[in-house]
Amino acid sequence: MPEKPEVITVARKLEKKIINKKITDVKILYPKMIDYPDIQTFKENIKNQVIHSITTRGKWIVLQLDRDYLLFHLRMEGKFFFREKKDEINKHEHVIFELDNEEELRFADVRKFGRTMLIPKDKLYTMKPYAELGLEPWDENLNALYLKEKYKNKKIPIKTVLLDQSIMTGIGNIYADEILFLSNINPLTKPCDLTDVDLNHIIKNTIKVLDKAIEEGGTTIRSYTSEEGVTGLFQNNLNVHQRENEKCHVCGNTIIKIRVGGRGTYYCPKCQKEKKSI
DNA sequence: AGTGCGACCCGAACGC
DNA sequence: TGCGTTCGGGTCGCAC
Repeated sequence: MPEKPEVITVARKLEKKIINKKITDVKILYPKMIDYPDIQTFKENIKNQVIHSITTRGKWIVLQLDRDYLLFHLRMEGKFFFREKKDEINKHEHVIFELDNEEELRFADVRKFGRTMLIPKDKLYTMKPYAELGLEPWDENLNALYLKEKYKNKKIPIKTVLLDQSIMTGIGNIYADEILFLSNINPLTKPCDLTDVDLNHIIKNTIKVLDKAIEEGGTTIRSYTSEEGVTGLFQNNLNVHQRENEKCHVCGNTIIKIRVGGRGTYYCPKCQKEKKSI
């Protein structure tokens, strides 16, 4: 499930193959994957632009082209494949970028949830998604004061708020559970009830979990181990996620699973006690 | 504005 | 074995 570590891992892999390549044409087999602009404009504008750099912002992969930025969101199962132009197109390959060599970059997604957009450079920061993204976890402006301000009126569970990309970007369902475990915070805690110590723990552990996951090349759960799909190793470091009824690595208690904001949520009821209401 | 939830997808896992 | 049902994942849009 691509969260920030998986997105970074994919971007690093792509970088080696696409820098300075020209996109000569694009085939769009599933038009809904194009979020912006309309299909025709997307096709016309992308033609003959060279890829200069690749980076990430939140869970987005951002390619800098001559005139535009090309953005990709992998959602749950978006993947990239490099194929020879003559190779048969797989049924899950939905947007195909022809390059100025024998290869094509194919954007594939079994679930068809992945998205791509082509945004003029001068519009990047004023339109979605950039305009609404919160701070990267490593941003020096991300501190307890920032979170305190964002959380002060929040009464929904902290687990849900960690997934809110407009506050802090890059965290998904897996790492949210892990961050809360390391911080000894119950996933149902109201953000407005968190202490400064809690907030600092959240920041510290977010960086800790994401850095470790990046180092491990992401997490592979429910993997469809397609050859170029990212198969990371962080699953071996998971403390709570997907460990229902297993023993807590710290206290030996049984990990339980509940639903929070419609999401499967795993935690240790002993290590992550609910705050007593005052 | 904040919140809650269905919709978008479809393969895998589950239940019978 | 085969079939039908449920689940999950990130984000958006709509209703309250």
